[in-house]
Amino acid sequence: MVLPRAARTQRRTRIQGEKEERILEAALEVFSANGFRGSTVDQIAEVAGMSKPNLLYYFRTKEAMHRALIDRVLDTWLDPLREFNAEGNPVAEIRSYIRRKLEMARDYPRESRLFANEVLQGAPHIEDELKGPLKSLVDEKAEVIRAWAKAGKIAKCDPYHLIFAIWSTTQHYADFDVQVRAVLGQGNAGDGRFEDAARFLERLFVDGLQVSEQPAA
Amino acid sequence: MVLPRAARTQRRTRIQGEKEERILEAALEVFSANGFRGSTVDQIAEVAGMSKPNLLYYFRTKEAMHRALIDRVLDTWLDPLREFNAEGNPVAEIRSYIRRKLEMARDYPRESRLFANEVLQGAPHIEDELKGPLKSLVDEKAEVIRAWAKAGKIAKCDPYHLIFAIWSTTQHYADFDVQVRAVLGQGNAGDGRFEDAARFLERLFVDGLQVSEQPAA
DNA sequence: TGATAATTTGACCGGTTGGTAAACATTACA
DNA sequence: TGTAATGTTTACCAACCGGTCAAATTATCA
Repeated sequence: MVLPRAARTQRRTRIQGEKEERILEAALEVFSANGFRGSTVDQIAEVAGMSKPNLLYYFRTKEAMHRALIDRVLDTWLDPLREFNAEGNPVAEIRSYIRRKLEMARDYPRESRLFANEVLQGAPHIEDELKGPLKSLVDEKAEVIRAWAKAGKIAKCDPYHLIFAIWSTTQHYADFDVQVRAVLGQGNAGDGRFEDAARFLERLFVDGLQVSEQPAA
Repeated sequence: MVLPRAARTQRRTRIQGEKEERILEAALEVFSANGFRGSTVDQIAEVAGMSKPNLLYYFRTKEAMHRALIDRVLDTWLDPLREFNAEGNPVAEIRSYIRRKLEMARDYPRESRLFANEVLQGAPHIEDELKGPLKSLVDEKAEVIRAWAKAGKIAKCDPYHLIFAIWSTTQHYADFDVQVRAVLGQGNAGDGRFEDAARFLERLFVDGLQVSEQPAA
């Protein structure tokens, strides 16, 4: 009998695991490049190297694929923020958070674009995730930053806007990659660009632009 | 005889001006919310309050509408950067550039999202604009910033990454509005949020986060 | 091995999409 | 006012879309 995936209670087959993996990988490729409405099931099937009905045997709808993809990716996407450590040295923590986020933008640009596409179009599929787990985590870390500021360890500032600023500056390199490349010219390959950006952002967030008496250590 | 818009050589009718205006306004509404592929001509026609064939009488294809919209909007979008003045006080210039960009994000979020959608999906329709007028303008202003840094008026930094940082932090409030609202909670209305963001960003770009001996003036 | 369950496929369906054809209505202007 | 150009609408089409179905194929394991 044909039992679609969602209704199965038995333990999962070897083939199931492999195919679902391939499908989600293909879905990430396609969704991140075209957004949800701009992607077609046929495209995903082609990238996954299987027929459309076969794909729909594992995920009954396009939405189900998208949902599964979001669920799987959101956790890892928030990892850098989770590592944010209240006990550490504040400036060093912020610096390494920036670097981790920048590494994610470099190593997982598709994941970044997947979320960017979704949020940009009003987050119709992930509203709950934004208001739930995301907000909770940000609230928690914002409290840490607020405490640092209160203790005079960093400048007084709105912690939420600080987090937004780190998100936007780092993810910019993944989400707006085409624009960055167009402006910088083709010459700048990946790794030099990455180091330039990292150096600039760490400096910006720590010292700002004003000329300071104490030059960078 | 029916002469489609592109082939017309006569001067434009009163009706032409009015209708094309309404269409581009509607197209901005729809394209900015759904992206190019996610938008339908019927949607745009409905928002514009006219029938689809009537709309297609003024713009023969969906692409033509999109192209016309981009052309019209790009210029105004780059205005804040054009105002960037080499003669002014560097820190004050950067500060007011940030504020102007933030005002644009507040007052013209649809324009911001239109570009964000386009760039995010690889800028298939505006590659030339990015590599041409956009790059030229950025190159010019980057040179100004570089001169400021060389003269010791601001900290030494990569001017391109500085511009990217200003773009990303400010446009974030338009492009990722849903996320910002989800994280900050519904309470924060538009104007308070705007002032908070402006205050934070001006402070960040000027002084950074490190505690400084001289508190903000 | 054989039978049962899991997987894969080609053909297909109804709805939507961008766009067209041609008849009809309105405007501009001599 | 007449008429030619401009503007608008109804009906329509072919391509594409997400998804179904039943038949065919393959894997599993008693």
